[in-house]
Amino acid sequence: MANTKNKLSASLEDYLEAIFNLASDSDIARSKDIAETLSVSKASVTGALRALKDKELVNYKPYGFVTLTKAGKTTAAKIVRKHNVLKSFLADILGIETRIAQQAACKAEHTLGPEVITKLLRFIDFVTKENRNGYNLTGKFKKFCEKK
Amino acid sequence: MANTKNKLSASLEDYLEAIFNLASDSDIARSKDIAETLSVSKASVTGALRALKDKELVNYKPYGFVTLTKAGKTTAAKIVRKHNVLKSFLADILGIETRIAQQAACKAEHTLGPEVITKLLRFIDFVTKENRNGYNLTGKFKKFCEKK
DNA sequence: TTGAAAAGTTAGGCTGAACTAACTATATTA
DNA sequence: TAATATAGTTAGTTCAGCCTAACTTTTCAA
Repeated sequence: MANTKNKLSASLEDYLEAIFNLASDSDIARSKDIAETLSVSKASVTGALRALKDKELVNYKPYGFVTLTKAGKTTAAKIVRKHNVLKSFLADILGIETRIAQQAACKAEHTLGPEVITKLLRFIDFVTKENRNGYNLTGKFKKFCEKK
Repeated sequence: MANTKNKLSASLEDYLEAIFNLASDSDIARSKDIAETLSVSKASVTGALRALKDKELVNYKPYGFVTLTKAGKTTAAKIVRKHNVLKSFLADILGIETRIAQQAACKAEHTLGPEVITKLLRFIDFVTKENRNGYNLTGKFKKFCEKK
């Protein structure tokens, strides 16, 4: 019963996401890299790892490697999915510059609930379908933005 | 030179927005009402008012009325505009239930920058125009969501 | 016009999230 | 393999935001 609470703070979500991304190739994440990714001190990372371990989302021992638990992977994947849906909407449909879309997704991903993300994903699918069916929505919107 | 910093925290933005809305009819906002609106203690409101006064966004004296300064009005109006654009997108285009759209807008309004809001507004205009021109995008999306 | 209720403030405490500085453990390489 | 560089931890601090409890000020009605 180590798990203190189920809801993650925006900050802890960021850590989890960073670990997920860092571990995507090597399977493990190093403290130092997490710190660099999030522009945070190593001491802050240690603190976050303890909190995440407490919630049973990471396997962590002082001076040891960090890996995600099963639950950690699931949670992280959800966050990453949110991020990608958002970014895709902002960049591909609204036509916002990649870098800005990326940044915006990073922040908003913590605030938007499942209803919004689901609908957004559905909307992306819809637009894709419309584009395929000859009604070039994205193109039209782009034109609309350019004039005036 | 009371202004300590220019960037507002999400929390202070919430206070400013609440004051703006409360003052929209009576021109003044009472501490108690701010507290109720934000579900926060009266003591927290006092703290926030001091911070906002420090940034020269509200006129505030202990035990006195609260009004927005010129700068406060401008800033608050921006926040409210963000909120409305977001809510309109979520509710009118994505078809998300009003209450949920409202809540989501409350949170996301603090994280999205001007580029996103501008584009979103443009997108709403675009969809409105398309709807008027006979291509019922919103309706089509609604249908698309229903089937499957 | 005064005294009780309502509104607001102050004091003090808690938590989360960050920091620095100093320490410890691990890894590397001469 | 020992010394040094790198990585990670611990201790202690700060700050924002919130809280409660106790106090002060203002308002209003008998």
